[in-house]
Amino acid sequence: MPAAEKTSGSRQRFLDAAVRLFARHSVAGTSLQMIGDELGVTKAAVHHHFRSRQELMAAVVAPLCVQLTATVDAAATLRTAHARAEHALTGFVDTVLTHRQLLPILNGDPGARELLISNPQVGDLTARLTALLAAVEPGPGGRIRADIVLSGLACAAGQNHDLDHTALRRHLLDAGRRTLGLRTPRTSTP
Amino acid sequence: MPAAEKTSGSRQRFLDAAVRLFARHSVAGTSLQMIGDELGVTKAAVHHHFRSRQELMAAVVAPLCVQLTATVDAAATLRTAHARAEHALTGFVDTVLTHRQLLPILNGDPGARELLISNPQVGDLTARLTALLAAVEPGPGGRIRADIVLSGLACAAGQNHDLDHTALRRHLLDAGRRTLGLRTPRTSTP
Amino acid sequence: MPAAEKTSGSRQRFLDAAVRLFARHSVAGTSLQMIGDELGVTKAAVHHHFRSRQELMAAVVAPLCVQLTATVDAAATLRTAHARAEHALTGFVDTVLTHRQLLPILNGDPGARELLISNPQVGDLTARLTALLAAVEPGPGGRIRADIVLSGLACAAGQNHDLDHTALRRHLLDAGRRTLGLRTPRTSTP
Amino acid sequence: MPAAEKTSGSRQRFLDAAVRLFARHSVAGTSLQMIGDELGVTKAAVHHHFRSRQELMAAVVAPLCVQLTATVDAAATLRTAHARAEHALTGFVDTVLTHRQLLPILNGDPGARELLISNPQVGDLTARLTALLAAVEPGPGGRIRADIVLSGLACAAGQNHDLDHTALRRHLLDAGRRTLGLRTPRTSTP
DNA sequence: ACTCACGGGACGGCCCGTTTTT
DNA sequence: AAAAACGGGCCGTCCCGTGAGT
Repeated sequence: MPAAEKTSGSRQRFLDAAVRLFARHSVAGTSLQMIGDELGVTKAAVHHHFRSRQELMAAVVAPLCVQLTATVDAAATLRTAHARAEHALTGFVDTVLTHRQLLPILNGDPGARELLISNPQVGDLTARLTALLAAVEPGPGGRIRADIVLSGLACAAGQNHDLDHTALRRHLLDAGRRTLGLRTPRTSTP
Repeated sequence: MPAAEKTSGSRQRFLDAAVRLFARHSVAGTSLQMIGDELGVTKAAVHHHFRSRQELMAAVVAPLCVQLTATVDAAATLRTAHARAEHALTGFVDTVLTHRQLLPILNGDPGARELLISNPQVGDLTARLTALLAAVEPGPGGRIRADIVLSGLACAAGQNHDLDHTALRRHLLDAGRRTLGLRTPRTSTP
Repeated sequence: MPAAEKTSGSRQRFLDAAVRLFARHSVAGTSLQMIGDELGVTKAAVHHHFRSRQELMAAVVAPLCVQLTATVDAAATLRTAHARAEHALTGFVDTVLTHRQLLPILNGDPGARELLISNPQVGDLTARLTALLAAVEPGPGGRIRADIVLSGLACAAGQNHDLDHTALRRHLLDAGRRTLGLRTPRTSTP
Repeated sequence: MPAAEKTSGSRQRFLDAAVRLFARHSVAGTSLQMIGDELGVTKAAVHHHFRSRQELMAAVVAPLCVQLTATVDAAATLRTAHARAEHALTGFVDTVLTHRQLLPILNGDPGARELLISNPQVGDLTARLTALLAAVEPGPGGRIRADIVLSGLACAAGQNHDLDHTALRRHLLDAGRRTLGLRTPRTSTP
């Protein structure tokens, strides 16, 4: 109800609409006009909130970057390679689930990468994440498995909208651990 | 071979250039002009070989569809679910390696899907392929693992250009089998 | 002086910023947004002071027109053509120096003329001024010299920002008189 | 009648139309749409001949630059400052007359300068030209007279469309020499 | 087999002006 | 006095496709 919420809420409506349309038509296939139409305003209104397409893209991926950076940073502090990979995998799965529609799009879209060149964090982030997962098994095999897990989990989460959150989370974690060769950690109850 | 090959060779140069540019700028981000520039001709020359953008897209994905359809059809004739999945996985990996740059693009690009609606085979094909792999383990878990394997292998192949063919093939097959829970098949000679 | 001056002072800041930007980007190349940015306010603030672009333009040129009209009117009352030209030249040089940045812009900018069609004085004013100077020598030669002097003095004043006021004034008057063929008038004291 | 003439003629039609409209509405006030309308084609046709606005501007000023550069280079080889200024003045007047509509526009339009930043020749050229004329009389006075002559002649030529070429040329040269303090050179016949 | 010239249309960016709110 | 949000519209750029020409 304070002023900040209304302003911020307005911005957020544009971002949500953008993500919805990115998922349907890809990044390069979504125009500012379409985003405006989705909300019943003109593209001039979009331009008022985000002065350029790049600025909008940056705002779209910002929360995702924050969450993923936190995960990678936290994982990097752990002691064993196994623990680091386990933490990175769990954090990545949670990030994927939080931004279920966004990540599969950004994953394989070179057009999106071009719009994010001003944000070098992004490329760096995936590199660090891949390195954490690849360290489970040295050599090219580990690297390939890490690539498979990251891309595969992101895409699979985007394609299975029908499953509920907790089940999907368990299946993704399970598959990720198995592909990487991580032992399932013991739960509290034997 | 005399006249037909020359014509076909010219066509193929356009198709190769298109795939290269798709990998760099995504499908929606690649214009016919760019394809012409890549080959040092005008975009009118592109139109001379492919009457429309859709026709070019269809020509680009045609060989991939042929190979994949053959694989799925052959797999469907086998008797056990395990054998069908094994054959489908092997065939898919070989297809991925043959079209190393193309598949990761088509995999996650909704814009590309829109251009291929005239080819309903494509959507059908992935559905059949997914079903074959998912049958290894009934339930949502199997389905998710199949999605992960298909998307993950396609993307991982596109990102690892440095490895040689045979090593990459072995790693991809290995990871795919492990994720799906397929035992490594024995080679013919003990 | 109390309320009126404060309002007028605010208005003047906008007018000064406008002139600065006109000199840098021409009239047609200056937007209200740019004027707002120059002062650290939004373009809505500009609209608050000037209801439309034309109104701003009119306010910009108003003092210049007043000064120039007074000069031409005063010159027209003198008896000899020589005295009329001398007075007009002196007055023009002083006007140019007072609005050193503005006049070179308005001089050669057809886009500015379009925005001032609502002020028919302007076109009339230059015509009367030209006629006064051209009368020094009848025929097309006098007319051409008058054109050269008016345009040349305005532009030269805009390009020589480094010279101090009095020196610049003397040089401009000197060159103007020489071009027109006016003898240097005697100062009041022999 | 050869192929080159038709192609070149087409380009030239666009350039001529551009100059006409620049003279009427200034550079910044002329859109590619207006140029297209002037010739009965769409702005896409303009874009076909000049891929960007800058490219069009460069093509517009190219012949003017060539002629003026030749003049300045030739003048720089002469021995006395007086001869250099005389040659530069004559060459400038001829250039002005050849491009009677274009020069007054470029002279005072900062918007045009912005579009020509890729062509650093232009700024350099005017500097060299001014220096040649200013050398007639050392000190700030000579510099100011040079500025007046260059700007004044350019603008005056643009405003006197009714006079015939030879008469206008004589008047401009006469006024230029008088302003600069150059003696009229003797003609061949006493 | 390919080029040239062009139409129709879309998109990103921006501008001018209005309304509403503070 | 100024900001916020927005509509309507133009501009430069680009794209797809056509048709005449060579």
